[in-house]
Amino acid sequence: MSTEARYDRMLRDAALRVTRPRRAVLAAVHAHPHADAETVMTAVRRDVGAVSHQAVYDVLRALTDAGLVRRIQPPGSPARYESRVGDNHHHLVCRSCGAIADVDCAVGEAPCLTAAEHHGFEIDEAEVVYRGLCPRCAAAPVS
Amino acid sequence: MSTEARYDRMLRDAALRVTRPRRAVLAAVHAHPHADAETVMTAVRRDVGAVSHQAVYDVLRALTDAGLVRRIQPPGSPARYESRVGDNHHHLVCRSCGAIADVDCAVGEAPCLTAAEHHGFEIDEAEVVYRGLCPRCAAAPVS
DNA sequence: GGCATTTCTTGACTCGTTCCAGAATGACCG
DNA sequence: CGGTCATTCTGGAACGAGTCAAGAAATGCC
Repeated sequence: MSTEARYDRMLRDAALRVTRPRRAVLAAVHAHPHADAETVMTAVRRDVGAVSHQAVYDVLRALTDAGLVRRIQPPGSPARYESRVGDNHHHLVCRSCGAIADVDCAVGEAPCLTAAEHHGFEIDEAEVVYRGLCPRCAAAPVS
Repeated sequence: MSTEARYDRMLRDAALRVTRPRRAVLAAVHAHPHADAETVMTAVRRDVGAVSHQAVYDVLRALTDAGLVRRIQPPGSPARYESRVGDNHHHLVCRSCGAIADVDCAVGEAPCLTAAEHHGFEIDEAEVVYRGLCPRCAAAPVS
């Protein structure tokens, strides 16, 4: 099955209509892990030509709602999208360049940590963001 | 020592000039844990009258840089500020109303968790955000 | 092929935050 | 205490990221 057919299948299985922008956004998110909306937009336009920014936002939301895409919001960054869903993995974020890497969740499902004090909250997720310097920024002298 | 004198001391100890806006912002952040910039602005203006929004942003940044205030950026929320600094505590965030509560860090200093795979990153902090429903939203029927 | 619903287009708008030139002020020094 | 200098504040503009909304275009079903 071609990747295009695969994305079409994913869309249909999620009860979503199959449209060119949707195919293109799904492909872009798969091709560019942790891309922001602007990056997705650029990739989509390179792939299928003119697509409105509104359509890209709409499609990203529809795919996120359908569980085909995960939306993360690392501090200091615009929202980012990734195709790796359902395993509650965490992220490493570089303080300097913003690079993001995945970190497997030791538990594999949310919530994976227990708050010392839950203040009466019904906790259903624990998201961990590890911050530091990526190999490249750690090797470069601070300037 | 009055609270005002206490804030003046904190500012001087951090090598920051003592100005009315600065005193007021520091007081506002102490009085309103996890307040966003807008809330801080409102409190400051109620306290000392007209203060430009630029000044509030500038002061919040100066206080954060000086370590007197901590800036957090919970997903789906504007930046928030708190006076509780230095203990690497985490947060509980309500999915529904956005309420935030502190959670002590079991380790007390960063990084408090070890990533299963660090991808060559030099990790210096692990931030945990627990998400769920606060007692109030958990008790109210979804509508 | 027609129809109904959904999706996309186009442009405007909002929110939260930053930029910038110039005025005002705090702190230091004599 | 007054002068000076560097810093901070003011007022308005601007930006980035995302949302809103009316109408045109497209998908999928029958």
